[in-house]
Amino acid sequence: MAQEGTLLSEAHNFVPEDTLSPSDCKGLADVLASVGDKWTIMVVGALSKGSLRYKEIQRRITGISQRMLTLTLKRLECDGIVTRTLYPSVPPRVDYELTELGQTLRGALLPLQRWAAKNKELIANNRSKASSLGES
Amino acid sequence: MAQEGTLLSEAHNFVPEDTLSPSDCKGLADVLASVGDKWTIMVVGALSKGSLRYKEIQRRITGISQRMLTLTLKRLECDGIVTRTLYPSVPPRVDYELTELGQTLRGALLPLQRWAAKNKELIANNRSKASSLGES
DNA sequence: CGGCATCCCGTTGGATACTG
DNA sequence: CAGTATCCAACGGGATGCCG
Repeated sequence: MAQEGTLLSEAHNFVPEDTLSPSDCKGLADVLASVGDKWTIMVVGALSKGSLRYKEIQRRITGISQRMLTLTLKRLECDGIVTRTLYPSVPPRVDYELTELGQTLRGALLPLQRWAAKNKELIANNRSKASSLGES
Repeated sequence: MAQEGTLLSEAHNFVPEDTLSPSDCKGLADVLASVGDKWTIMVVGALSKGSLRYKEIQRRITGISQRMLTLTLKRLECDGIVTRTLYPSVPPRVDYELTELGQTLRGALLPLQRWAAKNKELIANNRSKASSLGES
């Protein structure tokens, strides 16, 4: 939670996303390609309430394969967005939790998730209407 | 710009992104997979200042191929996020512009873009440190 | 200029099986 | 339980060429 306040008054505020200089936008694209990944977003969302075990995350996200869950978690851990805690018991237990950075990411993701939830039906509707125009 | 105010006080506020019920999160995943696409984000960002011609968008985004630009624009048009205006002159001229829905999407994308811009170096640093741990 | 069609290859990602 | 490894199908996405 930092530098809010000028959130939607874009006219007088010079921000990088308004310039989109080639080199900058490529750097953004890289981060957004990993962080904007759908599984990433869902995992961060799932962990927003607190730490969870591997199996528990998988149960909440429903559609995810263990492959993608593992890959996603490893990348998030590598990026410093989640922490991995192994309890060397038997059977083993592993907890995942958002770091401080992860918490800020979750905050940045919230508006987008809200937007998606609010407009997904509208978009689905737009899609079907648009596709039905070109059918003979 | 609607229903802000309870932005980060999640404890008492029941919002869909905190429940992540299977069916809901799948719907979100679908929208996020298309809207969270890196080219989509860059195109929406490029159009945030106003309408642009096809070639002009391509020039601003630098790395994009005409294939991906065309596909992205068609999907955005299909989703009702951009409008396509053809001027039947010779040579032809086509302008793209954000719809109202597109404007709200851009607003929802801003925090994420800010976050990415602010933390991309930190993440790149985390990555290189993490990867150097497992090299013999 | 704007855009669609085709080829073609690298990557993504699911299914399955095996390990500590 | 929490992964790792392999196989393989589907998709993404660049390069090229053609059309209105």
